[in-house]
Amino acid sequence: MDKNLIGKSVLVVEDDPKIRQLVKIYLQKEGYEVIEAADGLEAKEKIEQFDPCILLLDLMLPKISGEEICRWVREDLKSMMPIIMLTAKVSEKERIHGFKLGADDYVVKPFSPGELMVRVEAVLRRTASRCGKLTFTGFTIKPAKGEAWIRGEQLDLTHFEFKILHIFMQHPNQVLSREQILDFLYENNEKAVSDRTIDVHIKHLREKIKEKTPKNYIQTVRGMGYKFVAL
Amino acid sequence: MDKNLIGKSVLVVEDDPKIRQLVKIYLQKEGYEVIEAADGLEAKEKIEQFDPCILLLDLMLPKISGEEICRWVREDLKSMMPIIMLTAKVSEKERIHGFKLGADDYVVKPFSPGELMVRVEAVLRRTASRCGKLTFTGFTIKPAKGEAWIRGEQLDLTHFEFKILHIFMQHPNQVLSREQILDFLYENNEKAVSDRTIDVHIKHLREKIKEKTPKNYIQTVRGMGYKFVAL
DNA sequence: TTTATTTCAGCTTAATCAAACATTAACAAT
DNA sequence: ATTGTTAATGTTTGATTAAGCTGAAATAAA
Repeated sequence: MDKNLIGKSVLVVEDDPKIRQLVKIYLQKEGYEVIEAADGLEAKEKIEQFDPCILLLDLMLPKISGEEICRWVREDLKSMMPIIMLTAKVSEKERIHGFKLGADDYVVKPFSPGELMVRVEAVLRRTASRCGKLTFTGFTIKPAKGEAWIRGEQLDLTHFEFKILHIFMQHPNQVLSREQILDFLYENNEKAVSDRTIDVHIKHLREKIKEKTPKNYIQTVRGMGYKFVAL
Repeated sequence: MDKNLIGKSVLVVEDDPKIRQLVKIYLQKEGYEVIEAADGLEAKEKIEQFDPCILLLDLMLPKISGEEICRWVREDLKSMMPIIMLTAKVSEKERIHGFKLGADDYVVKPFSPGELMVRVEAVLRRTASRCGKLTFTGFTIKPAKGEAWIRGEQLDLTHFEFKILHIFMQHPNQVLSREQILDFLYENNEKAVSDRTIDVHIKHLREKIKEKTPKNYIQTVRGMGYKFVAL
């Protein structure tokens, strides 16, 4: 995966440029980063390239069908990425078939953009936990994979640096004491390590972040600890 | 059957030598072993002789038609071999007729070689279970038979090396901890084996892969485990 | 036997830690 | 205001520790 998107991203896979454009505008208004694909082949490329948070997938596509894309995401990528299918088909049978393929929701064309937005929000809420992705102010981390990005650029972190970023992302805009951070690093308290060690880890993490962006996301709160903030 | 083909093999049945050549080059670039047939009669011979993994079948052929070949494969050979039909015909009726004959997919001429490759990959993946095969970035394994190939070249693996490759192929692009790998090697946890043992198995597996290709598909992720990646 | 698996010990590299010193922030005394 | 004091934090450094690799020997399995 060469790039990781910041915040909430949607890949819209739809061959009709009018519908694509309409959906795009509405999504952007809601603060989503929108990627587009006009056919199945392009969709696969974009998914591999960007790994979006959610997929809006037309079923009738040139080159590779929506069904095949869905199957590919689930079985080959082994991804739990939320998928909402867009389709003209309405029969119950078709719908069940879609869910069997692993879709999370179904929107029947023609749909109102408002309805689509509601469903997107709903699906994201429902699937937030299983996505394995955490995002905040341009940072994205995948705890399971031990990968972290800032505004699409991958951060090369050590195990501890990653864990510190992880606990920060779990508690953004909140002061974390050195003790809290230590407890998170050594889950079961096996080791007695000096508070000051955290300072050094924080320094390293700050340096690696500063390589990618000049902003300082890790604020120190004198006498209390550190706070990870939105900028 | 006089010859047993390694890895992924394709029989291209097409009377136009230009198209045949083009398709051949693209397939070989992807690591397929390509066999060619210029007419229906030759096609039957080659199928009997080589039993390829997949058939790319032009419908308009000299001597014996593509339809007849398809019927013959399914009804007389009783083979489930994947078949992709290549044709200039476009009508829905024709397409349905093709699927009725037992084709797995349809590519309409003129096609882009890229699209054809995608469809070949897709069909092979879709039919993998019925063929008992798993493929990823040039690797192919047959879990039932314990055989593995990289880009057509057979890998001579021990039982454990094979199992490790197997779990990697099931979870590509994902970090697997030593513990996860051990759990897979000793399914029911009968044995307590040192983590370091995994290192050694990985080393051997890497060596055997490196004999065939210089690329390093098994990345170590310090503090986490190993990751099998596409390159 | 031969072959596969496992452990072990030495080695290399990278990560972690703590101590020493430098800097800053808060604030009291001037 | 300016200065001094102190405690907290930042930074640098080098030692220590841990992770992973490797070759070889020991053990188990075929």
